[in-house]
Amino acid sequence: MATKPKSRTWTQDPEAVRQNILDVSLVEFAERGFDGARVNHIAETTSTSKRMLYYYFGDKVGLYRATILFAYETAKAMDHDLELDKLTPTEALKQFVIKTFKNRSKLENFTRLVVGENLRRGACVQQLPDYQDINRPTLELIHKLYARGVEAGEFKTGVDPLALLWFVLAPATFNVSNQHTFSAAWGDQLHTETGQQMLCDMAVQSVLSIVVKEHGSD
Amino acid sequence: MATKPKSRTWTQDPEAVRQNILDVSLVEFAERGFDGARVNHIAETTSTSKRMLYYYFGDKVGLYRATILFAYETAKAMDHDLELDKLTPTEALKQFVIKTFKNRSKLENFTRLVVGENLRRGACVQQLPDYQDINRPTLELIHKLYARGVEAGEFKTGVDPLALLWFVLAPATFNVSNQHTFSAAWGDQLHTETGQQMLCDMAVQSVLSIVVKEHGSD
DNA sequence: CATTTTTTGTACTGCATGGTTAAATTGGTG
DNA sequence: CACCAATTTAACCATGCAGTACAAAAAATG
Repeated sequence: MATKPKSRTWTQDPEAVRQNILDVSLVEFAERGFDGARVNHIAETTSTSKRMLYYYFGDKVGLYRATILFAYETAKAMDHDLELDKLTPTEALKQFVIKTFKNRSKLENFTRLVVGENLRRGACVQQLPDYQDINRPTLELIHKLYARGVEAGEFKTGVDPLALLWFVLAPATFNVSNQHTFSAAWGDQLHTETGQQMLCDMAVQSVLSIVVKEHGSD
Repeated sequence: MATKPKSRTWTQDPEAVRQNILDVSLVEFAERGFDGARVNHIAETTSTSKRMLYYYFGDKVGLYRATILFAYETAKAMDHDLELDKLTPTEALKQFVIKTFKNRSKLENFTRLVVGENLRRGACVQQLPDYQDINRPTLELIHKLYARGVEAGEFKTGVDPLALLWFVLAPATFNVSNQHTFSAAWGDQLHTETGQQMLCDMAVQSVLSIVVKEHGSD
């Protein structure tokens, strides 16, 4: 509403300016995708000027790249905010599925950004040298969890942990990425509070059925 | 390669021209999304001229709308190309999961188009008056299948068929919509031939575990 | 206080894009 | 075959966009 006074005097705070730009960019790129996003619109929405976007990020692609990195950092931090070691493997996996499912929804902007990046065939992330590093902790989490489950005799042997992770991410992502066409086609019952609860429960069940021994007897 | 002669004389064939435009548009919109798609590029790729796109479809949005309808028609036809009534409910569901999983991959353009439309929050499909009609057969298919399974004593009662459909579509869609970031993050083992086979099998298992009685004992 | 870095502001550019104008050609109909 | 509506061509236009030029001033650095 209130456009900042834009006084002729200011305090220097490069980090805050950078962060402000990234916050705004995340919304814009998530909302409209790379091609739909407008540098002008981002600039107007920030508390700084267009000139500064280019000063800090070079060009639109550079800004997009930085935005993706920023989005991943926050998302991964949230996903791993769990103390799984204190739980039995089965319970830990269950909690991880629930957390992931809810986080994709809570971090809708992140999810949309990632899906949009896939539409670009990963053109950006493929060139990020530390993209694999960012994602490694997630892989380690699932590996460790699976190994623990096998050792405890709770999990089947011979399951690919990466595939397991895939089946955790699939429903969590689809829930956001396809909600609009799904609702438009068949109604939005599944995107009410109770509907989401049901889907989340079912997601847990479907993942556990893949890896937990004698599942179905509960 | 060979750009058409574009002679100063031509034969009239409106239907073929329309279809040619739609074929090209599907590729362009699927590849670059609505905002990334270029009307000029579509025009150059067709065997007709830019003026004709506007002649037949009005504007870019009109062309996009027609492309979505066209894509859905072909996709739904493929999805339902099964004779499920001849199979037991469990086997029928299994075949439906497999078919859907493979079709989303085979019809990559369709899948990308749908995901892209979701990024636009379904702006287009929400205004298509016959969008629900197009999707109704799929809902009926799953309803019928589920009812048959309950009646035959193979399926649990109290499962929401719409949620069941959701869990069929989720892995099939995610498999295409997120393949690039997933591969870039953790390797492309799951997108090899054997990897895809494994995911498809697991998708079947996860869906059956939701609805089939005493599943896990096989 | 000199130097460098950060910030502001405005106006500008070159190009690509969605969309249009106006005229020509075709093919069917009386 | 003359006419007219449907179809097609080629050149054109206005706008919006990413990115730049230029000028200058406040803040940090030392």
